Amino acid sequence: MEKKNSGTVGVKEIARLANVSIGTVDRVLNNRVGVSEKTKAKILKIIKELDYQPNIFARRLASKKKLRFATLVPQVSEETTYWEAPLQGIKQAANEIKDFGIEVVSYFFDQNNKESFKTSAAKIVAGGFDGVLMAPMFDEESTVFIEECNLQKIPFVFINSDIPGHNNLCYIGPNLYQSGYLSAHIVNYLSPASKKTLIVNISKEIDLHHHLLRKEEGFRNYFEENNGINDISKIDIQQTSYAHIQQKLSEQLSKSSYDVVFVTNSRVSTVAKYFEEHQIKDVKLIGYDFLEDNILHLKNRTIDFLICQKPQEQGYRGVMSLYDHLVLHTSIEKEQFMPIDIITRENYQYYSN
Amino acid sequence: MEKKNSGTVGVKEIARLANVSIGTVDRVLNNRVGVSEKTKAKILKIIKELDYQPNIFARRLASKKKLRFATLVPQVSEETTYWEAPLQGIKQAANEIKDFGIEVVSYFFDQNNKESFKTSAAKIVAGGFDGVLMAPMFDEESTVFIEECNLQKIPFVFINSDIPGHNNLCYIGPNLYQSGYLSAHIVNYLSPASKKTLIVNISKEIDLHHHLLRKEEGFRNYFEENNGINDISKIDIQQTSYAHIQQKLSEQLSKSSYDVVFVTNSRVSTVAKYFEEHQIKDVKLIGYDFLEDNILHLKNRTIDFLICQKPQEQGYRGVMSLYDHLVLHTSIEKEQFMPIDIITRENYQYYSN
DNA sequence: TCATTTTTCGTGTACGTTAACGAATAAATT
DNA sequence: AATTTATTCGTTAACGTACACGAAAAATGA
Repeated sequence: MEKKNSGTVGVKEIARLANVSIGTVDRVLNNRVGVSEKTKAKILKIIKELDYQPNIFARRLASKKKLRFATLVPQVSEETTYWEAPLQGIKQAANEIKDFGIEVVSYFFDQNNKESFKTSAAKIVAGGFDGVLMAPMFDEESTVFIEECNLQKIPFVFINSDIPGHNNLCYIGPNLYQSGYLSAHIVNYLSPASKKTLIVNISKEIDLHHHLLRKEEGFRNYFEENNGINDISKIDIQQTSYAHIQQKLSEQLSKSSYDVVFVTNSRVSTVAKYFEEHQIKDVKLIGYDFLEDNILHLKNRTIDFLICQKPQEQGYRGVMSLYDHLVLHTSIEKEQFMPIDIITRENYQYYSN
Repeated sequence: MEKKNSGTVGVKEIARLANVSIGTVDRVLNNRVGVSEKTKAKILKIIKELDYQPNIFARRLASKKKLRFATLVPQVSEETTYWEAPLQGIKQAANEIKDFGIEVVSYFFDQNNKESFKTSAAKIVAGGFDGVLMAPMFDEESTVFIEECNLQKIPFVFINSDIPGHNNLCYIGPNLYQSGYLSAHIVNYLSPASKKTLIVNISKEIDLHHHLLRKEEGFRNYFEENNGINDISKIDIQQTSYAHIQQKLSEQLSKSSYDVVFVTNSRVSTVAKYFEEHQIKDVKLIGYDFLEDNILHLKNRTIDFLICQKPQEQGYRGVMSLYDHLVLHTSIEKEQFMPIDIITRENYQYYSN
């Protein structure tokens, strides 16, 4: 009843009701200086009563304000193509909001090189950006970067992995613990009778281990909570070359044999390759991410399950969160956990990242 | 190099280059009448050369044009809550585009009552809408409705099920054939040795059978193409009451026993209920859709697999397609097949519709 | 009290597009 | 040729907000 002219309330109407000019109304709307407390209160009251919603189109048209976002994620390497997907999500979001005067420029770093992270971070700091999206893979370097952002009052979001205890706008990515927990669940499903399981961590930089360790924790806790009688071993491989992985695996597998192998990241295809070359067929293999190499081994039946957590959407929602915060001023969910998708040879054809 | 003032090309610039006024440019942009072929060609050429992109904000601000979309989908009933999800997608989309001057109003019909479809369709026809989204469940009634839309030149999209051979803007939903094919694949996975399989169609209205039949076709073809030696039976149940379903199932199961039962729609929970009440435990059960009842039986281990095809996204993308077509004038993919998600007791907790 | 500074506010133009109105020109009719 | 009718085009005022500029009012200083 009361909203018959809904959407048509503008600064003009507010100004009329408050006996001031639209200029004054504009000042309190954008809380600029130069208006007395009394009239400011009066205008705010009217704005609230009318439930005034500014016309985003007129606003955008009249404003020549431009925002710039920076993104900092690992570059795609021949080691893993995982980061293609988040980058694509970033680009998609960038395309959707470019009409709104937002430019997003992408920076990269080498996962095996902390210096490259620092270099790119420095460029961003110097670039005068209004928002930052980052994959905070290196604890120390990320913290330094974050502090600089805080100093400059630049909001930043984390994707893919989290560093708790910082005032990031939000975290978008997997719930690592849950992810490991689910993996254990699947392992249990694959071989209900408690069998021998091997956890394989493959990563060069020790920092990334926080990431993997959290998964491992979830994995172990599942068995503790359910049937505590599973026999779990673990191996850390800190060189990503095939030769080295091969050697480490051979070493481990000569000591004992396993029913299930759980690789805590996307490097599972390397293990699959090893299995194939060594004619290992009766071991169930679980790993991470919808990558071409992994899918190949899924088809081969060498890999049994892949877990995937919408990497593209992580990138997309990451920059969108910055946009929502900076432009729309909407409140942002602090922790946005991705769904945990299970990919098998039954459904991989229909999966979309 | 050449695009240094990118984004700043407007009608004004075009008009200047063409030695005409902005009014004339506007006329060819909105292809209105009243401009000679010669100047029209000249202006179009310049527009193309400059790769002119109209400023959507200025456009929206200046235009008082409002569009109205109508949606026609089944109402949620106590029989099935499936259609809650598409409706939610519709509402989400409606909310996102309401600022762009688009109102979407929802109409409903009873899946067991063709008259209700006709009634709602008539209201839409009389409503003077600019676009229609519909779930064309009843062939004949839908065709009549469609013809009226064609007459009024109202674009319409199909979701959830298709009626081929009409000039619908697009179809958004499952690839039914593929969906059945995948189900067979899973069945094969559940019991690799060829075993006895029962297909169960449960639906009151015979029209809906086109929908189910296509799934069945995919299902059967899988076995023909792979190992043709599967023993497949089928039962059609045309009353949706539990009593009736119970009777039919008892009848069928007394004649023979089965290893796998494949229910071609979301009514699988009814079969699960029957299984539980009759202590049938060694039969694998596959069905459709992420509904509360179904999930319950998934947890119980009565249902083994559920197939789900993003019902919410169907609704969302359906109205978005109308928007893209009518407002943005982008070209629309004619057939938009949803991914085929497989839900098990391992991953249902993490599924998002 | 008068001059000066500061605070508070109104006016006007711009953003790029739409669309109504009417002017100019061309074509058709008498 | 004069008049009417169509066709083609230019001008202009919106749309609602941002922001620069300057005027008026108030506060401060002498």
